Amino acid sequence: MATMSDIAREAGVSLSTVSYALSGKRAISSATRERINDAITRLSYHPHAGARALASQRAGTIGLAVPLAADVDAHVVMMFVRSLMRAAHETSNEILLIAGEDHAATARVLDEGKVDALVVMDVVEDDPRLPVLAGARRPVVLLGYPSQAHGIPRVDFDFEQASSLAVTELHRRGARRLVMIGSPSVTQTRHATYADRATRGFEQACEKLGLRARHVVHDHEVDSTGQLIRTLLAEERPEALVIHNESALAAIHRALTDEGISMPEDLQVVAIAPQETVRLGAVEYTAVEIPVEEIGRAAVTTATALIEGDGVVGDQLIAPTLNERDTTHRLP
Amino acid sequence: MATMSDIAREAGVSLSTVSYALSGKRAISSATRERINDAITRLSYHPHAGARALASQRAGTIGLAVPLAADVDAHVVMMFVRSLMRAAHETSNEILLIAGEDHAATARVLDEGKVDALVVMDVVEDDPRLPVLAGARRPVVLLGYPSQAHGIPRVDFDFEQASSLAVTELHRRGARRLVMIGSPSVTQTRHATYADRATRGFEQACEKLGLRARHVVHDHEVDSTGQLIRTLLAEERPEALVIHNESALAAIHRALTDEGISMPEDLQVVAIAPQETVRLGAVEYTAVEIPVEEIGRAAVTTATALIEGDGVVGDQLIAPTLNERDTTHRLP
DNA sequence: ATGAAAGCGCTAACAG
DNA sequence: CTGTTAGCGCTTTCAT
Repeated sequence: MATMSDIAREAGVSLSTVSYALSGKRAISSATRERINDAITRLSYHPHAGARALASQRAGTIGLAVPLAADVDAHVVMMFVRSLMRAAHETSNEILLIAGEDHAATARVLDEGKVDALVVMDVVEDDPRLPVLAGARRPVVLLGYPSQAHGIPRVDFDFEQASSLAVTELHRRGARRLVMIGSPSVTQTRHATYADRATRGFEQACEKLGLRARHVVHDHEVDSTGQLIRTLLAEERPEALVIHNESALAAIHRALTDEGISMPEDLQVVAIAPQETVRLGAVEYTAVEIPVEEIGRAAVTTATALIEGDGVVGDQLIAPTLNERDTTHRLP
Repeated sequence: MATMSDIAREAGVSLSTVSYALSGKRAISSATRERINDAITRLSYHPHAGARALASQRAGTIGLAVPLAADVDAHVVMMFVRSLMRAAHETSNEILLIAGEDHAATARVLDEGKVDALVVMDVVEDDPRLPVLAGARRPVVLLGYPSQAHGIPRVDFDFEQASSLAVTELHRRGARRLVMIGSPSVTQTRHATYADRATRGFEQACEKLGLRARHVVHDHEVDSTGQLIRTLLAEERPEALVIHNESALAAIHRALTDEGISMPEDLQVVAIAPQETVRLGAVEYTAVEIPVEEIGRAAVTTATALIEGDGVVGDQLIAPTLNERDTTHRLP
């Protein structure tokens, strides 16, 4: 395997010149640059990642603690992974996967400098990882918004405002009896910050508007969605639904169709979900769309800023917007 | 940050003694070992991954080229990622994610020694990556079974035998009119090796048994599953279904239920899918189960064997077995 | 615009 | 059972 000094010799220049030519950290005459590039091609040289990491104290890698638990929708996780990869790629970083559940491994990759920074997905309230990660020698970014972050920067979609917005907008469209179908019960029990915050936003908005806040949990893998919908329709007679449960969306859609419900006439519905998941067959749900791409990018940007040592980096709560589609009344 | 020589000084031993104590590559008296461990704790020492990688020429990382395309079921991908992480963990390796679509980045991490080996998911026939990867200086393992592998070791579930087995077993149970519902059309068009091989196994087994091989492609995101099932039932009057399409399984199940089909009386069904995906509500499908955990483990085992330089490693086709559940007749 | 040289923190001979 | 030492391949001061 060709090394940098092989290139230096082949190009008839010094080692450091090659290094600088590659990093672009100082001016190189186009003549030498060309000879170096030729040599690189001829010897098919590739810089050694380990050597670079040692000398520069940069791994060129960002760790991502991904949730592997079954209650987290795999599709949504993959969307985040994809967005983080894209963002990392743009700053020529790679993503090192870490099992979110493996607390020890998570701390280790940081301590050993195997990653320059760590992004933690699926943070829960009082997450046991946080106190440890707060003391790490390398930057950590939370993809989530726990109320107690131990000084670790948080990046997230504003789920509280999101469901609050859904309520307000449904109210403006005449709906008075609202029901929210939230995350699976395990997710709620773990107190995933997005679940907690979405629920809170719903309840607070309802209260402010003097509405009764009816919040149901639905495990569509276990429970019959049809049954849930029938019961709900019969007992609550809701005028609107707020759905924050990607993995149940399709099943709910199906159940509503089966019941002969037409939207928005019989029922208005707002989904809180990534854009890619809100079109079901012919209908596109009105949604407060989770901007996965933007969130991922923000997390990576925060991480790289921290890596570069750009001082203190604040929290980032991405504001929600409502996208009116087929399942709500048009406002004049 | 404490380094190894800090530990050596603190423990009053030489640098190499610390190194050997940590690697376990030579005997250390328990007295010294203890002093070293104390020092490590006291200074909270962590070996530097980059330095180790440079000196040992081992990154301690396995690359995984994951498919990010939308037609690949995210849930199944996550299952594979999880299984590879687990297997890698057992050999104290981490997983570096690479966008399967990013051909250049895939080659680069290998060339730069950022990973010790690469596992490629979602291989297609005549995969353009293979000629390049075949010439890489580090081992590559295919999670897939293209007919032309360019000398790269292949590891996969035997999808050909799997659907063939499904046919044979359905035939033994009296079914004569069979229909196979295969992967989404994009997957077929790309010629993902698992799709191609599953289809071929179905067709060959049918031919051997003198059955008409009816194979349909179904994009449940786009097409109406209900419509497909109704048409199928009306036109083909199948006695059995072979389903190889994880993302459509739930919708198909629902459609069958809606049509009032009872299994196995009206229709026998065999799914080719991971075990976790074949229970839908109260019914558990008879299935040729894709042993995700085993496949992932085999891939990592092959990769580590190659990393260790354990000579030539052969292909590995994992044999299918049928798990009789609720949707086929019991054989005497 | 280019060189020389000193590390980065570890591994693994080689030498007892 | 322990120590000495020479790198691994790069980055980055200093010099010029």
